[in-house]
Amino acid sequence: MLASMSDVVFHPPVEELVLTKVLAAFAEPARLAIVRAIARAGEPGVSCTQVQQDAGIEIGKSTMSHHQRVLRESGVTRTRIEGSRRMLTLRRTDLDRRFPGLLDAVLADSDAVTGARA
Amino acid sequence: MLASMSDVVFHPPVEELVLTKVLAAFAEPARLAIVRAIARAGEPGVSCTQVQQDAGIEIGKSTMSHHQRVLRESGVTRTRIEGSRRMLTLRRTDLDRRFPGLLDAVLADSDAVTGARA
DNA sequence: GTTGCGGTTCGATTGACGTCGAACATTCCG
DNA sequence: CGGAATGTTCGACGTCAATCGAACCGCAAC
Repeated sequence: MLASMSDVVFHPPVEELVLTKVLAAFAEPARLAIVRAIARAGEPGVSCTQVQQDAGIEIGKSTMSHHQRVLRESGVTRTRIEGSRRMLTLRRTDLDRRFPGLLDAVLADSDAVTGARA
Repeated sequence: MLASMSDVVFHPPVEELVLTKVLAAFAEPARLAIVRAIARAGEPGVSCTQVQQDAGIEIGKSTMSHHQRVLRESGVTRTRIEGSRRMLTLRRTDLDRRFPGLLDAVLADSDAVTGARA
């Protein structure tokens, strides 16, 4: 069964994305910063540690791993395993198909561009 | 000081709305149902008990009161006191000015139109 | 007034969530 | 091979949030 190597980790199908779950994933400040960092990185994707650098947050790696799982299981991010590291990308098209405009609205917040206030 | 009777209860000014707070307010299923009910009701506004009816949720009134406070303090709803009851409305223009497209994206979820799944 | 309706406040409980450190598994590299 | 790098898993801990019932307050209506 060629379960398409990328499904070594669980990704919920588009139809099963739940709005409240996605919103909850975005609602956590650390996670929102992570999402923005992944968004800035764009298409090839970024590794967890790289994201942590870019997001400018100081948390243990176990916490980081936890947030990644929440983001992935809520359908916000996709995790592609590449060697020893996980490449993270946003599920832009999926999110936009399921909840049109939501991701853009969240990413567009002007306060966060400079990494400003809480 | 004519503190404009409507400020007997606290409403955060537009500039102070925080994205994560608003998202957290939306992320709670019961609260999301409440928001939808208020949205459907439209402009004159609806009372708490009426909203509870429309939203089709079964919770104690203390819990309802709690949710209303979260929604109000996050800047999602406005509470106008009218006699013995609170008239609830969405702060549409404020939300749209601060987080363009967010409210629409949240309200547009097709799953909830019929009051469907969790 | 006194009764009833609409909501808030309080205190307590319960479960979920964010955080950490330590241990582990894989992969890369010298 | 052996060690460093990258993440995950596993408790454990503390905090926050949702929920409830009971008491309370204001207004309305009789």
